Amino acid sequence: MREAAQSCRICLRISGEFQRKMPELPEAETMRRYLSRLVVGTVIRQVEVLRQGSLKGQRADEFRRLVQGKTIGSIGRRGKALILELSEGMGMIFRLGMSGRLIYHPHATAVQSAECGVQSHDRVIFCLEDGGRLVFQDLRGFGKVRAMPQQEVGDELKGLGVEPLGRQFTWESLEEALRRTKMPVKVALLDQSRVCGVGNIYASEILHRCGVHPGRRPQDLRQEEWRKMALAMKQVLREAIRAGGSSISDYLKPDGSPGGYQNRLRVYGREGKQCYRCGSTIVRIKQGGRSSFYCPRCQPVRAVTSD
DNA sequence: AGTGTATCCTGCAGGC
DNA sequence: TGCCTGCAGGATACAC
Repeated sequence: MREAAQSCRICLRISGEFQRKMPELPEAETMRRYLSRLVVGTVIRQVEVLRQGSLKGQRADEFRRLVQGKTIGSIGRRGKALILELSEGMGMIFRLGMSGRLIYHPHATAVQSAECGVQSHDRVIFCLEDGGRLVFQDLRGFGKVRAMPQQEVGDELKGLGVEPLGRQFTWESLEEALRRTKMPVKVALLDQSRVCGVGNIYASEILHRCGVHPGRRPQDLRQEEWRKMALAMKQVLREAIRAGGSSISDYLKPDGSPGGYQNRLRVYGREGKQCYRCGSTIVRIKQGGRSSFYCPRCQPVRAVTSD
């Protein structure tokens, strides 16, 4: 199996580099841009559901009936969710979970991947009119897809909070979304009904960039800190999109150098290592069952007062 | 209502 | 070498 996988560079790259990337907003946005160039305007000829559990509250035959024969229109994103607009007023929402992703195999590589056996995590396969395949892969099986009329898409996503890269996003909207809760700010950032798209990795990165300790209570944050946090959020997510984009184009052109934001993380996964900014040792704590990483000097427990 | 916790799943790392 | 255990995480169901 392993030898066979090595015979296919593209598949190896998929199974290695991308497998471990948690899909948060930047990864979903990268997939959106990548797929928009490849599958928009193509008809879904056939749908193969390989894992019933990857459909959200829908039987395979119903899902197929709603999707087959439809043309893929625009591809949108809300938080970490990808939204495929289909013809005849239909739509599909992909929730990527921890390991979900959408891969497009043009005709030639579809044959290659069948040979080298990386299909074990394929959950739903969309066979397209152009001979290619759009594959919903999901190693851990937490991802879900659901098909529905477009007018129901809004309802399905209405629980999501403010979009960090949206036009309405300001430091005031961030404060408004978070300030009422008594949860630590890091835990609140993961709550998709307050701010959507930020996951465990970028939450730590954002807080490090703005110098806010993950255990701080939102109600104690000062205006200056909300401003910095909103700015940090936009910067970190945009930089990650740029990095993710480079690694996707790398995937399309296997000769290119590897990219990806995982190489630029400043605190996440760096417990015991030195902070790049001040040299202090990065600390890991548990919050709400999740790991949080921070620098005790750059992110003090109390705000540094300037009065 | 708001908050905290267990659960799903799979691959991998570490211990023995 | 190989087995076992614990861990990682997003969303959700459920308990308090």
